[in-house]
Amino acid sequence: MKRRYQPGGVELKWQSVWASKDPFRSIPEARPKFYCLEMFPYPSGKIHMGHVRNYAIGDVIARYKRMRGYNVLHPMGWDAFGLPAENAAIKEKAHPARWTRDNIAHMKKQLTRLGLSYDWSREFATCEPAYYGWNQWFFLKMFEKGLAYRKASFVNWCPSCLTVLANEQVIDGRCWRCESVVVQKELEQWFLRITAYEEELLAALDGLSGWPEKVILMQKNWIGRSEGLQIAFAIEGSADEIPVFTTRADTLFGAKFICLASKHPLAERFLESNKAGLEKIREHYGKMEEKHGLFTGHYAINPVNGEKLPVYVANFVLMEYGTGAIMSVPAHDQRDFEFARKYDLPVKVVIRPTSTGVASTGGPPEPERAFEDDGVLVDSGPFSGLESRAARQKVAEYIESKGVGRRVVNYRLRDWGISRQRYWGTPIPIIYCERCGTVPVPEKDLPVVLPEEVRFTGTGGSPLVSADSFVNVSCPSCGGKARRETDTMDTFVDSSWYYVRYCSRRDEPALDRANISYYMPVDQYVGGVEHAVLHLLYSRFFMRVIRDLGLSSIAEPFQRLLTQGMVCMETIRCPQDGWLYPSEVADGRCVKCGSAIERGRTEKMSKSKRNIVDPDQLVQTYGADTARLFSLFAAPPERDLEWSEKGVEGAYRFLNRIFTFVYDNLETLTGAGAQPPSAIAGGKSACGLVPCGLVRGKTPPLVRKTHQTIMRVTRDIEREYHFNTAIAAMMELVNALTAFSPADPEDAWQMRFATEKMLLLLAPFCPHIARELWDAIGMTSDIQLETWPGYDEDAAREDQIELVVQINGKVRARLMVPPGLPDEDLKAMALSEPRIKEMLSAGSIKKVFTVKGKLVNIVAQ
RNA sequence: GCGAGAGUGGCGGAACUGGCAGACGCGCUGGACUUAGGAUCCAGUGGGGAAACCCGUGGGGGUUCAAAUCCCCCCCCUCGCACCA
Repeated sequence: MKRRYQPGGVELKWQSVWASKDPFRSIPEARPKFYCLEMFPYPSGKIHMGHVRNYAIGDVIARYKRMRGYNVLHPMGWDAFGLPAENAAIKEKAHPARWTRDNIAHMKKQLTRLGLSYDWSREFATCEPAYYGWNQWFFLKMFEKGLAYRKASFVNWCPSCLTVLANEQVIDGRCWRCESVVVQKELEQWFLRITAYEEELLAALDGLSGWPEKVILMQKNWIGRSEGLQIAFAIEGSADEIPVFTTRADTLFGAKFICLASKHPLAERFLESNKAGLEKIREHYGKMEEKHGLFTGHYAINPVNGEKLPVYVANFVLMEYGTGAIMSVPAHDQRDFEFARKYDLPVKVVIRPTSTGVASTGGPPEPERAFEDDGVLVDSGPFSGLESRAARQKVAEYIESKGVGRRVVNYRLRDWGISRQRYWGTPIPIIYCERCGTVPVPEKDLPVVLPEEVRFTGTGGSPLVSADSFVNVSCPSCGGKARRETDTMDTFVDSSWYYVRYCSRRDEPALDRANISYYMPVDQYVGGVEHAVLHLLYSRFFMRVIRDLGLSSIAEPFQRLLTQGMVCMETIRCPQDGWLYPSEVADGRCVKCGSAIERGRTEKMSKSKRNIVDPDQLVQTYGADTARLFSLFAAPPERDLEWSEKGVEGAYRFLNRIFTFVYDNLETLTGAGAQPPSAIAGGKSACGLVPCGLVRGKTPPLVRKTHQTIMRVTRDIEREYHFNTAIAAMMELVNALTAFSPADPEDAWQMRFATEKMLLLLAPFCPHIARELWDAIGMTSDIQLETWPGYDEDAAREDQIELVVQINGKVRARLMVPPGLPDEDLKAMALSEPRIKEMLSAGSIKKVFTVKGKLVNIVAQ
């Protein structure tokens, strides 16, 4: 009876074996380690195709490295704190803890069903006190070192949800949840002093050779270092000064006015009599629109020429950057130019383009926009004639010598505000005492456990505020009446050090120095590019804090980073019913109303566009091996992947062909002839089971193809994890294998040889079917504990190569020649080829090029 | 606006340091087996042409014996940042 490939049965069988034997557990040992990590998921309820892709990529790497002999650490867990759990509590009346626990249970089942090789002994959820207690511990340590502090600051506040929103939760100035207009509100907030490491975080980026250039660049821009000059402008008739920051000291003679941020302390003072006017400017603060300004009635003095400059308050000047005040040079800064135009302020040209000869003639033309490039200084007193770059130096020296300023370095990076007015997060371990003030919770009292018995109203902000037994405490230092901090931490704190927690098993103490030094850094991190800045920058910051606490000697947590592309799919719309799920289409028509459907563009899979594939259904229909295979085959990992049902069927067909091939040829594969001929057996070789030596003076073609395939697959994986081409190579081998029929019963061993190698190569990609067929051909070992096959370059070499003969760069003939012939011979063979001779008979040969013994180009005429 | 990446058959994608463009898969065409085929197997498949050949990697120019690949200009798409002084 013919056996059919039924992935469900095969996969469940081996998954239960893996579940009982736990073969993916890692413990520190003498072997070199390899720490492979994928970004842990938020337990939202179900996994999506993005997870499937992410975890399939990571799993192939983990399994491959295991076969290469590494002690692989491949853990998984749950990024379990966050707002959706709280929303569910309000909407569905399920407690966030229960909602999260249920989701984790379900998603863990889904991951297991994909056959992912995790070490579950290290699993944790960040919402467990045993985990988040360490968030609190880190906070206390940072508090001690002055790296955690409290200050008032402006935050995004949703007046309807009554909570702070992270910047990324504000979309076009509105709340992502309820679409209310977000307002700026001043609140006392806890901050982590990431800026203490800004210089190091920036400098170390250049050493991250295993990271995508794109991510490094995004972090550089985010840190935003810029060198410049801080200049103090005196105020006429006042002892006050206005320090400004500029990167364009060369334009100082062109300064025509000064602008203060609307929140600048001097703005407040200068406009005491016109609070309404100031308030108007503040309403437009930081908004990308028309510029608004208000004259303060005061003048500043330009230190280089004594010129009187009116002082304005302007909406476009940010308090958070530099000094909160700028010198405005309308001729050479587009923003200042627009402002000057609107308020009829003078524009003075002090920089002329170097390249144009126009500069010398006539008076200054009235410019239409600011000239922002470097050039040559004009009308700049002693600095006239200097080139911008040199002028910046000279002006800086002059300003410093006069004692009215100094060179400074400015950063865009701000300290990390971690306070959230939410329930489902890590309580900040701080107590406010009426007598002692701000008191940290003593380490021995950690963790400060989040109380479960709270009321979710959906309107009153954090339920912690009204949890009396949580809030009312006695002061740890004086024992008096005190209140607990009710804000919780940003959930990015949780994910900033989870990779360190994995270094110790669940039942071991966290932050074990020996475990950390054995496993860290993460050798390969895999995740979405959406975390390019926040999560990855916070983690780099935390790792440095961990280092400075003496827990580790390394600073960079992630040696190599792979940012996988998005999973995309075609969108389908019905003119009547809007976006349609793929299942709502039959014969190009909407199943609801029968209208012809419209095919839209291919976009990232999303529920709202309904262009999604359910992983459960996919696995149900085709099996996990097919789901993994297609995810890896359709595109290289860093690129976007276009999902296609037809493509999935192709992957399924491939596995079917392998399956039927093995069972159809079981007798040949396991019979007496499957043993390698004794004449060639016995020696040692790169490919292990069978020596790669010659058979009757030749390498049999199938054996050669096998060696070539091992070589290609190995190189494709090693070189940037190009799984798509690795899989293509395996498909070629399978094609050769199914086309092979042993002419002689003695040749059966070749089939056996190729089959074994093929299964070993397939094992990291499709572990279930590989294991099943390994078993079927009589192997008793566990394929995933086998060694990755080696190859022999000599055995992989073709014994005939195709020599391409070109005339003037165009292919005119191909001939088969033995490899390794000297160029002279190749040239002679090419020239004596009848076809070539004939074509050359009319003209004369100018030159002949030979390339790597495989191509001859004859330049003629 | 600034920065980064991409543009290759009907489609997803290959092509290591410049050296045969289109591997592999999907789709399509023809055939075989079949009561049947949306299963499986075999063959073909960039475009034009009967053929010799010609044309082809977003468009235009250039370097070179030779360009998808290197240089210049332009177009388009995707992503990131966006009044950062």
